[in-house]
Amino acid sequence: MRITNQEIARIFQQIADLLEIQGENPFKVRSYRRSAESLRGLPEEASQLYARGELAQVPGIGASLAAKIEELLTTGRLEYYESLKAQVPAGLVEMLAIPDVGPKTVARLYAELGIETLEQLEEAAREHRIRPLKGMGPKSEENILRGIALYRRRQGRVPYGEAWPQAQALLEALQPQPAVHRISLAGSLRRARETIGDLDLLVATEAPRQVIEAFTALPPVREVLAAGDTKASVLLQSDLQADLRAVAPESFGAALQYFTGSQSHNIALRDLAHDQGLKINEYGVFRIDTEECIASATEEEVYAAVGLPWIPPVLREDRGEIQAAAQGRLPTLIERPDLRGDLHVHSHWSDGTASILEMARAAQAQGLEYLLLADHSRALSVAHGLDADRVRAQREEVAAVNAALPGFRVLHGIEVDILSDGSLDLPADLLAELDLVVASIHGGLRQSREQITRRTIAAIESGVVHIIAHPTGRLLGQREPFEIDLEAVWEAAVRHGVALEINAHPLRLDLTDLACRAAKERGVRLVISTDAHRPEEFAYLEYGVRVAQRGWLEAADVLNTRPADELLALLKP
DNA sequence: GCCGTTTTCGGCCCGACTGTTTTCAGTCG
Repeated sequence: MRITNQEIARIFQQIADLLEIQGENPFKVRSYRRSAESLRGLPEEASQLYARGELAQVPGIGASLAAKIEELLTTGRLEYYESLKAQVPAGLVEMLAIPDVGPKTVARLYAELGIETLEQLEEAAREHRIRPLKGMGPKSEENILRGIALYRRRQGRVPYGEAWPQAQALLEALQPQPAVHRISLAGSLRRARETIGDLDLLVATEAPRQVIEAFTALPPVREVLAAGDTKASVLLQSDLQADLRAVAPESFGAALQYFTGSQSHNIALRDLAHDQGLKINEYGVFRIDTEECIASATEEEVYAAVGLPWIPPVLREDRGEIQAAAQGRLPTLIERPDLRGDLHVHSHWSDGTASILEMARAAQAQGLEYLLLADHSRALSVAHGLDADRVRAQREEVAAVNAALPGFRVLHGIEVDILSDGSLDLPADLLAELDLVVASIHGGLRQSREQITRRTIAAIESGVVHIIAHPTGRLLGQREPFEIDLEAVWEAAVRHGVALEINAHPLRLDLTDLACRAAKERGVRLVISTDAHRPEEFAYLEYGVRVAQRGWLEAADVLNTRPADELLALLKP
């Protein structure tokens, strides 16, 4: 029996939805939401906290929720949850995902029209059976139908790497507008969450109407969902929603803080402000008694007004950053220029598109000093993986490239497959001849947690492997991570000095931000690599750095911030 | 349901937009 924090969080989230539909006390609902967030951000499994009797010390979890977690951990189910589910049809919860359809509406549709499913809701809207309800009208029916269509077209969120370029394009299109003083990303995009629900932009302007008109007329805009005096929402051709807020230049900092979130960070911050007799909204920080505004122009001022240093957006998840800021313990986050090399690069020797020289030149152009060539091994025949002979032949080309590219260094390595039985795809003596060896799992993904964990640890213990690549194998929106006991992997990695990769490919981002943070606390060595198959993909390093930052990593926590010789001495003593 | 050197009870972040109203409830972030 194993229940993860994510699963508990999901159940609490569901309970919150169910209670909300039932019209329960909103603060009780919020407690469940807050505890779910708290659980998602936990660097440790709840089962371990439970074993130490420390569950109720987690912020937002008191006696009642601790008891519910205990019930889940020990019995695998939660009676309270089961009984709620028995009272509320499952379809009602799904209906909450439709924009503009909230718990009150869902409850009334059920009580007054007997609507229990998305299909029934759609039918009722088509047949104009919703407009007779008080507070409803033709527009409501229209919105519901449009919302359902959108929900079906695009379920869920898109990867950061897909959203970011689109947001950047909007930003660049609006920047030259004369009415735009300043413009910035906000929301989860500015915090660099791994997936993004919609694009948030913030503009400082004295002519908001003008900016909003320009925004809603941009070419990528397919449909205008709402447009007022201070904000507009549009649907892009890509089906992503983009929201723009326009604020006066003097309150840009307060608005940027406000709209960057996260929601739970802001709630915690306002709580702190409240204790000091202050109130924070998107216009500034105000004294509650006199209404005097004491900060608004910059984010630094806003944080300073409540006695804190500026907190980087990537940390604003209410995962201890406010306490850390108050105690002067915020990390000095790693930045992209700190990286000196890329430790996972492919060439056309396997499934890359470019020559070793082309990849090396591209890496150098990105300001890197070295790369580790890590083409696939023979088991990955679809990728034209290398056998022993081709590895040796490749060595000569690596030497030639190094001779041709002064000031840059290509390290010769390989991405060797960890086979289903835990052995490596190439002989140990051959691997030992290489500069560094990256190992990873590409097959046998459906094996049990025990098997996959054992395979990974076998590679770590092999004595010839230096880096484990994409340790969980997940592909965002396409493939769940495979079952693996990361705690056990970290323990073995620390013992053998093997590094784990933060794979910067926008669909992988593997390890995750949370895993980075937990791994760091356990003393695990980490590297950031692109897994580049094409020269352009060195730009992915930026995404990897974002993950690392969200995991509270500093430059010293990441091995490839070091010069090549130092790195080699550490990994291959 | 959580939380507390002012509280174990009474608070709990805050405002904009929409669609429906004719002063507001619901939703959203």
